[in-house]
Amino acid sequence: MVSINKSKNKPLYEQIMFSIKEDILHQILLPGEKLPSVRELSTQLMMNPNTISKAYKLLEQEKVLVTVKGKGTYVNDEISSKRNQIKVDEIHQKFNELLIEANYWKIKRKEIIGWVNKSFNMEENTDGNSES
Amino acid sequence: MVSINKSKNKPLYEQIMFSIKEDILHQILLPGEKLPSVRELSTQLMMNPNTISKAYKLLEQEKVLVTVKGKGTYVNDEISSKRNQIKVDEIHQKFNELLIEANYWKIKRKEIIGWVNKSFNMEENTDGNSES
Amino acid sequence: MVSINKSKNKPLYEQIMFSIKEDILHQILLPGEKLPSVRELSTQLMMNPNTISKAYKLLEQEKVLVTVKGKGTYVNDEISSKRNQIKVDEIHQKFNELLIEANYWKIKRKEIIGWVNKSFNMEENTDGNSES
Amino acid sequence: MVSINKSKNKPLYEQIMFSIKEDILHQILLPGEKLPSVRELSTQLMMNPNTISKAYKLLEQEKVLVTVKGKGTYVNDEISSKRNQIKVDEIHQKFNELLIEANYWKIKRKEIIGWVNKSFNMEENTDGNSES
DNA sequence: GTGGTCTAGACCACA
DNA sequence: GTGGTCTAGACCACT
Repeated sequence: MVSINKSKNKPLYEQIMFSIKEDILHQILLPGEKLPSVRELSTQLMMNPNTISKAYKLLEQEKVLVTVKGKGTYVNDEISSKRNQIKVDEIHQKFNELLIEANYWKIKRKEIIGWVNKSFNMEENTDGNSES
Repeated sequence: MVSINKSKNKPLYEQIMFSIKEDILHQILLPGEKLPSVRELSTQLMMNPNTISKAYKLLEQEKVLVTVKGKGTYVNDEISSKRNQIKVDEIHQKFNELLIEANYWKIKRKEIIGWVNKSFNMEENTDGNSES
Repeated sequence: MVSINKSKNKPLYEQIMFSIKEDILHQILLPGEKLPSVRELSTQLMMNPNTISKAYKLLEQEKVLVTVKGKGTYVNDEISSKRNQIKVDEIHQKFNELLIEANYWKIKRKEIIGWVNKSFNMEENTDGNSES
Repeated sequence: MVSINKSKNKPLYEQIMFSIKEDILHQILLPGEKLPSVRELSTQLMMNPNTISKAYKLLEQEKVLVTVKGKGTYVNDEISSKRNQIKVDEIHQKFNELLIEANYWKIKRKEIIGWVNKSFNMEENTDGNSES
């Protein structure tokens, strides 16, 4: 788990954060499960431990992970389903900017909705019907 | 036209690029129209000319603008409606990442589709029905 | 004659110079023939007269054109076939740089030789056999 | 490596770009190898860091280099052998213009083909015969 | 007056 | 220590 695509323009610590969230979403990482230690992951990914550490710390701030001193870092099993309005607003804003870009480059509404549906069908199968 | 919200975490030249694309989309800037000169815009936005220049040059690479040395910078009137697959792929990828984030934070599919529709109705409100 | 492709990265006066040479080569302009006046060409091409003037002046320096005061500018009919070693060296150097670029981008030798032959068959039909 | 002939009419950053490509072609720089840091090269070449930075960034856009923020700039080891049609077309066009110039100045086809062969033998002298 | 190039030097994010 | 961003200001080629 946690595979990183070097040489992207996104900072490594963000890629790690993203990858962990993805794993939680796909239930590769389960609530309460222990994550590899900073040292372990840093050697595995051939990265500076500080980079891993930063990712863990930020995920703690986002309440995605919890660290128990002297024991390790775990997936938070309490608040994972709580809606974080600050995050939602942040994402909303990014969405809007991306939508303007998409508009500029003549990407059709249907195409975008297709992406959205595809993503949601892959991630959560609560309601399988993909037509809006 | 071209107003910038300084003191955001995004680089200024990107904000300028975004703002120009927005203006073109909203037909505040028309194809073939001349943009303010680098110096002019730099004083207007209280920025260094180099920053404006960078934005213009990057937009030229994206085929959004055309610049004629010694004359000025213009909105490209040739390829503005051509689909740029590289850009589309780039946006698609960003979308997918954002969708996973959204999924993680329990944002509903309907909510996102609402954002998409709102954006598209705002931009191309010639026909109100959502068929593109 | 003399058609200019605006919005290229090459300066306009160079494009004019190039275009005139092309016309001479293709015998659209014949030795001794009179060129349009600076004013005439400037209105025809929608350009600043200074730009045309600069092109003419530089072509005079290269002995491609001759200007007779009060009469006009003409294609030089004397030295057009003389080899100008400075120019040849200049071109040779540009060729070498372009060849390294070509090499870098994995363009095959055969492809380049094809370009050369095509160009020479189009321009001069002294020896028609295009195989080396 | 990377030596620059200052005081040519070509911009410094282009000379740097050219020099790096040459070094890659001659295998002085190998795929995946780290380039000198912006500051290092800037002192070595007695130039401003920004100029080096510009060259590196443009080469990144051409997929020649890959830069990892906070780590350094590397020779791209992925796509270096892939044909970039845009670049090829660009070079083709420059070739054609140069060929017309050459034609005008009465440079013989054989002479040009000689240049081409010489360049290709110098670069890929694994097999001396001119079959690519 | 237009954009392009270059220098000098500051500050920041990232590793 | 790495590259990225931004400012300030100079000089140049082009129109």
